Amino acid sequence: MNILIADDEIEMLKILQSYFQREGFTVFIATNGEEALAIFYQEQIDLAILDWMMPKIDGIMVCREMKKTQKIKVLMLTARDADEDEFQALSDGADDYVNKPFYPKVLIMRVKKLLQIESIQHISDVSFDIVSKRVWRAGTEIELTKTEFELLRVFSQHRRQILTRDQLLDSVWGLDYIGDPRTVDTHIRRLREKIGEDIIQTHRGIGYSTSV
Amino acid sequence: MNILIADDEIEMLKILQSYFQREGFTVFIATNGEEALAIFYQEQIDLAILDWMMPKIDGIMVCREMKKTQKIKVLMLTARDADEDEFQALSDGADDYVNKPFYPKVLIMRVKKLLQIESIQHISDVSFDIVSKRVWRAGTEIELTKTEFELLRVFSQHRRQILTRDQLLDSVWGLDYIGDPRTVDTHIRRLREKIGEDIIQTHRGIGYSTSV
DNA sequence: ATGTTTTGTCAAATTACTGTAACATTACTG
DNA sequence: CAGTAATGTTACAGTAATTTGACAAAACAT
Repeated sequence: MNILIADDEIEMLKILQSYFQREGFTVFIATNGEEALAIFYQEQIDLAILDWMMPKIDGIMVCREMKKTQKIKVLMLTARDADEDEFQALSDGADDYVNKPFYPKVLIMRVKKLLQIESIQHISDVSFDIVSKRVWRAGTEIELTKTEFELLRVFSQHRRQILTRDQLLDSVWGLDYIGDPRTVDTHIRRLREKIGEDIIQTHRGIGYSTSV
Repeated sequence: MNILIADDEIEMLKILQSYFQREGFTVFIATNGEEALAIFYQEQIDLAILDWMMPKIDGIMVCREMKKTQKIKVLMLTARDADEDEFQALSDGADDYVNKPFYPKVLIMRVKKLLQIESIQHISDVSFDIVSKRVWRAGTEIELTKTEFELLRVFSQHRRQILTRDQLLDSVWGLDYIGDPRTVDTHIRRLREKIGEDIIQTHRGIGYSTSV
């Protein structure tokens, strides 16, 4: 999981970075809003921790910009006495906020909580955990192969969107993969067999989609 | 989805083209405003990315012209320091703008966002999503075949305009298609059966149109 | 190395879609 | 109001796309 921390106090940054790294996160840091956005655009960030007060572009603006372009979790750091701002921060799309000063442990817990929401996904009666890569159907665990899991993941990430065979090849097999697009059919079939026939819909001449 | 990119820097065009093609868009490119308009009139463009500064006809003019005649999304590319122009660009009908220089990824995300907003169209009690290719009638989803969907799309794009069978053959079946124009009738029939009889009107001796 | 699982490809079987033609119906014309 | 022209409707055969099953190669684990 990639997280981005933006704060103008270098000391704070360093401390948080080492804390989060110890927890297995990949950490990017920025000392102002502009830098934060630059990193955000270049990397695949799952969650951003943004300080409210930052030089150049402040936390709200950065948050707004991030939310505008991509699915990302944002956790705001606010000054202790900023009560009405809290509401604003949330209403502007921040997913959670933590008052300064805070215990790093608390922050880590909050972050984990936010990311956990994302880690288990549900499609109809099928659930799967992106982190542990386990899959359940109607409560009982089932086994998917690597490709089947990836397929399911991609479908889940684009619910109800029709994905062409080529799109699926690109995102599951990789952009550089060269092979028969019909291979996708076979894997869809195998996946359907395991998770149920109704979850993945065929759209003749176009591709496949989830039905929910 | 067809998008048109207009910019006077060929290098930039090529790069953007390949980026967008990889995302599944059909990309048309133009190196000046005149060319952009020519393509716009010939093709069915869903979104145009226009550079602010272009030879012959500039981005604003092109945007104004496009918005005048057809439903299309416009995204402007502006120079970094052009602040007051930003407002102008928006007030003149551009749907979004991105400052140069930018990350291709940002542009792609913005484009996708723009198209998503407009991607759902409504004709009477029928709604359809151009991106996900799903169709609803009075709220419940219905299934259209590829040709039926294309027909609906063309009608929706030319509301209340009478389209001859030949025009429909051209835009749905392709310019090079050779076949009985009465084939259109059959498909209209099938489409009417699914979306309701009243949406497509017959104009004896001329063709068909939407009633709304 | 050996057995097992996974994977990609192919081809037959199946299914859905399409275009045409033939007939029915409707609207227009004089 | 009959005749004509255009459109509506239906059925069907041909076609196109997908599903399915089988197989061999590759990857993996033991």
